[in-house]
Amino acid sequence: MAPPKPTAAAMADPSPWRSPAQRGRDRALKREAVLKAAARLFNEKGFHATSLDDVARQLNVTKPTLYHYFRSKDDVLFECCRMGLEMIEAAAAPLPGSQASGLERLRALMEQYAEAMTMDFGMSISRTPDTALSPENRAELRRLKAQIDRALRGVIQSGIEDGSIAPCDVRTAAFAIAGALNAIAHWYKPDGPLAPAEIARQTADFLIQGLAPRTPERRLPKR
Amino acid sequence: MAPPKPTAAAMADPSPWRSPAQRGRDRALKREAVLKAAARLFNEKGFHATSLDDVARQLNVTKPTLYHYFRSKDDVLFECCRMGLEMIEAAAAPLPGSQASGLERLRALMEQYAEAMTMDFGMSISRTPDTALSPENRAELRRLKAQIDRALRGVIQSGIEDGSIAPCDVRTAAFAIAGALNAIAHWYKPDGPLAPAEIARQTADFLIQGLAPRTPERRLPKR
DNA sequence: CCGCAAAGTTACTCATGAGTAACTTTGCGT
DNA sequence: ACGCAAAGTTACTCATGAGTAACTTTGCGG
Repeated sequence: MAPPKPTAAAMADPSPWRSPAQRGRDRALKREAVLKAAARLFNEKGFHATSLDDVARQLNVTKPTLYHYFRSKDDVLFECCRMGLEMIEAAAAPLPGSQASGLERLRALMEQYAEAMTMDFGMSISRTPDTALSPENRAELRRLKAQIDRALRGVIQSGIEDGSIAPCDVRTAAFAIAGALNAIAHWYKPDGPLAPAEIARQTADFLIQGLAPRTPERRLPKR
Repeated sequence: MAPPKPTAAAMADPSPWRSPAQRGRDRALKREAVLKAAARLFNEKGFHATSLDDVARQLNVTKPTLYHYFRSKDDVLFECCRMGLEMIEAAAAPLPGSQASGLERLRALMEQYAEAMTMDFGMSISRTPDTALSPENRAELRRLKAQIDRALRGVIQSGIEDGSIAPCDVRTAAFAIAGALNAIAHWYKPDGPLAPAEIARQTADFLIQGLAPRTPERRLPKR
């Protein structure tokens, strides 16, 4: 530990010169900062009510600067949504070596999905009408959403097959679940009473449990 | 039947002169035609991507004509949403003399809500971002939505009290239900395989039944 | 018949905001 | 030192579409 020999360019003093690698990283960081600021504003005021001047002002730069990082306003929104969808996509990926039941996997998926909807990029998925995007970007986003839908249906299906989920119309179930989860983006407030994790758990509970009471004794499987 | 005496102004021949009453009715009809055309276009292409010229063209008139019926584009959207919300509001009103259980009332409410979401005005509620509206209209719409939310929670609560609904977090349940139902407006296609009534039934079924299997025997209460 | 009021038209104004042109600054590689 | 390329700036263009002004048409009421 604490080697007197500063190995290569690894140790970052407050050195005023950035390495080429760091330089590229700076750019990526700025790009992401733009996305984050944009997502926040889009979610708060709506995509159409937010100008790129607004976004730029937030970052203490001017509008044309943003065009160093993105081709169009459209693209900015698209990337925001893509980030959000990738989070969910990741949650939907079946972790390989697990022997969890379909229901257990679905619960995990739903909770991660729900938490994503409380974050800037996740929100932008459900709060911005896809009609705001160019046809190409819209199509690409559709593809990503369809992929998530397929994964969701797959998990439900496997749960039905292993008996951990009650037989039901998979298509309808997937739509209802996604709808309930997407809605979180519309009512969640960071300063509300419930933390994201709690919202996620409660919503997943509700979707699993349903409205109808269980048979008189044993209503909530307490374990 | 077929009285030789044409009682008062009741019998409408193809008379070329409209009564003052009919005249007013014409106006109301035209107003509604505007709303309907607008809602359809807003839902299809999005509010911001639809100009009032588009709406006018659809009706074989010119844009300024629309201003005989509405104060602003904003107002048109607002009225569309209000119509939709009123349909749901009506579904949420507790019909007086019924002794239905909370769950039964909730099922009826959900099914009517769901069907509303397959219609033009209903769709516009969930497909147009409220950020498109003026602050006043936005506030008014919020009020109406809050009213529906209260009614929904009330029905859930009473179901819990009469034992027809499993105890659960009412707030979360209401959000999840509304979310699942609102989502219908995003995926329903009139030429799809499922009729609105079927969608409504299946979605309500799912929300009532939940994902978890019932106790081994008796999973679907077959009656 | 006259005239008014409602319903429509054509032909604009006018604000907004996305996107661009052209210039400046900064920092690094040679 | 030189120069280039990336990052930013100021100062525009330019399309779009909401809303309006001012005129025409139509149909009914006195």
